[in-house]
Amino acid sequence: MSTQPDSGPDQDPGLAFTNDPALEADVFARNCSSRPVLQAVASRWGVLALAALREGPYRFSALRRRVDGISERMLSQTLQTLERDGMVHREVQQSIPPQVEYTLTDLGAKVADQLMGLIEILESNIDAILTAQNTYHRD
Amino acid sequence: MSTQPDSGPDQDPGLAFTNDPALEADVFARNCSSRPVLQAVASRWGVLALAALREGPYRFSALRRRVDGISERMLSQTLQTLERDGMVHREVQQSIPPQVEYTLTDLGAKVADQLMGLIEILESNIDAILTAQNTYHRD
DNA sequence: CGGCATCCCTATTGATACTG
DNA sequence: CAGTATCAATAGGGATGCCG
Repeated sequence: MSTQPDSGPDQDPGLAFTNDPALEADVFARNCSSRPVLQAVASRWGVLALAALREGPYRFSALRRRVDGISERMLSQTLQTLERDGMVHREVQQSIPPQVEYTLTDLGAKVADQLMGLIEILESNIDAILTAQNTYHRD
Repeated sequence: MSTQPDSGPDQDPGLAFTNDPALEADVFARNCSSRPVLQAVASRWGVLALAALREGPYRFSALRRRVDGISERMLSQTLQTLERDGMVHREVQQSIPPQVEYTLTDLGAKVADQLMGLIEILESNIDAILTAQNTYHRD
């Protein structure tokens, strides 16, 4: 922690075009700009938050209740990221008590639709999946 | 709002809340069986591995080259999970040198299609997303 | 070639407490 | 209500070395 014998935390080994806007739009390339977004959107809580918001606008606490198991911190953090990436719109109503409403943007809605499709596939095949899990052993 | 664990079209009374044979297929419930699967499939490397395998069978090293930036360890681990969950089929050919080929199962193909749809949405909107990111500041 | 085992570091996450 | 701050636990992930 206190000593750094090496050359320091290089995020830039060799050469990298980290500052370029939308280099190639290929997720398979390690520094494609869409990778971080993909991760945010497909993250543990990102998926669920987007899927939930597909049902309509939600306020913070209600969303937290809907996405069972998420902590305040994670919901807050997830929503910030999704807002930053243009998936979610955040609307504050100056009232007492304060209200904040979250809605999907157009882009967010498209993404959420895909994610919902994914979820539905998994849910409707959950039996097969569980069977596969139990059957799994390396021969 | 009702979080109703009961009522509704019944399926199998008696096999209710045991340790987790596909209880309710609702991802929003914190211990739904599909959540871990969703996470595996939507994980950082899971998405990319599945998307890559959509292009056809891959051998370990080739897949590693395709999914740029993944380490041996992570690829190995990811593939094991995907195989366990019935998304990927692993075929060993006893030869010298040994060859192992990975292919998508039917289920894996469906999942991969959804993920590919997601990726395409993100890639084609990457400019808007990057703009959103730069425009983002807290007021 | 296609892995698994080990070490070790860092990012993510979850409780808890506190604020506007 | 809608968060933020802080801290501790854990999971993710890279580097290396070894084996069938």
